[in-house]
Amino acid sequence: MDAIDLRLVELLRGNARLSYAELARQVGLSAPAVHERVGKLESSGVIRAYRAEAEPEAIGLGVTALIGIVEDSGGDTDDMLEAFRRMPEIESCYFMAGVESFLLKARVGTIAQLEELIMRLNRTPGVASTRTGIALSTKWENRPQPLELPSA
Amino acid sequence: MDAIDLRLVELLRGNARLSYAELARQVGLSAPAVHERVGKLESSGVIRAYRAEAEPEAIGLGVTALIGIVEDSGGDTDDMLEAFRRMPEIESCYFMAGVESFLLKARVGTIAQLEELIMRLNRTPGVASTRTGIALSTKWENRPQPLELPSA
DNA sequence: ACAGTCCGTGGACGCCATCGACCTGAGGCT
DNA sequence: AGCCTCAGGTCGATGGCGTCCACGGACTGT
Repeated sequence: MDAIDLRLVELLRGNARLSYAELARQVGLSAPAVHERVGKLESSGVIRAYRAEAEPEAIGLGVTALIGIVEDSGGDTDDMLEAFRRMPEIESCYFMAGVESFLLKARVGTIAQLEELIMRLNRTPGVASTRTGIALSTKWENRPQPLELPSA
Repeated sequence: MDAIDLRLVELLRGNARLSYAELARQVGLSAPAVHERVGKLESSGVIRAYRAEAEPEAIGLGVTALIGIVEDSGGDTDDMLEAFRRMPEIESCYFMAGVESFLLKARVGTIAQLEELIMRLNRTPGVASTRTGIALSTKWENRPQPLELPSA
């Protein structure tokens, strides 16, 4: 993981569809060299996935909610995680410090679907209570930030 | 935006580096037809970007925080947004219903950098108070969910 | 000095992206 | 009905790209 690797990650975070030839031009190496570096970044887990980002409203996911979960004193955290994982609406799941053990970001099509999701969450073993905040609008999301070497 | 477009978006949300040839095989069209459809999805804004997703720890962004912002009664929301936009650590910004007008997701390298960011936020005009939650771990993030036509 | 290893380059070859020409079906107009 | 037009597809050609391979230079440890 040197400066060139970091630059490659930065470029691909900005545009995952850049060709190896273009990446090679940007970092001053040959295409095969870049190909090998990116392959290693993928198999070592530094690069986890390449995803297209879609306008949520356009694909029927116009309702965004952030849901804090308070855990039962006797709850099994792993079981809860497994239950959350089986709910496809939950796009992100953070394990938090504080009273609320989890913070979930969910996207659904309608408020009715959100209501149904919250009821399912409240019924999930280990969940003591939920607190839901609705996002009126998403100003931006997953904006990539400039990267620098930890040493710098 | 028909069923084939939706399928293309779904495929690209799963893997943004799929070739047009591969997409064409998956949806049963020719590569040029897929090329044109994807181009239209991009220029109409349905597909906003293609991003590589990297392991945050590996790129020096090991600290994740979710920050709620309470707005001053006299605050200018647009000015605040502009100020947040200039802080690269803020990866996502939601305008929320509730007491806290904004919810921000920030990623930094160290707790010291987080402290510095929170101080900058508290100094920002329009910000009455902040409430920061630290993510101890990110279980998953931006998991794409299966899509279906709104009518269905 | 030597061999081994790592990491790069250059060349070759087949697949892919992309352009242009043509085809087909649906809808509206005369 | 017959025709025009347009949207959206297929097909074929071509140039660039991805990817494999053999080779070479710099560092390291012995």
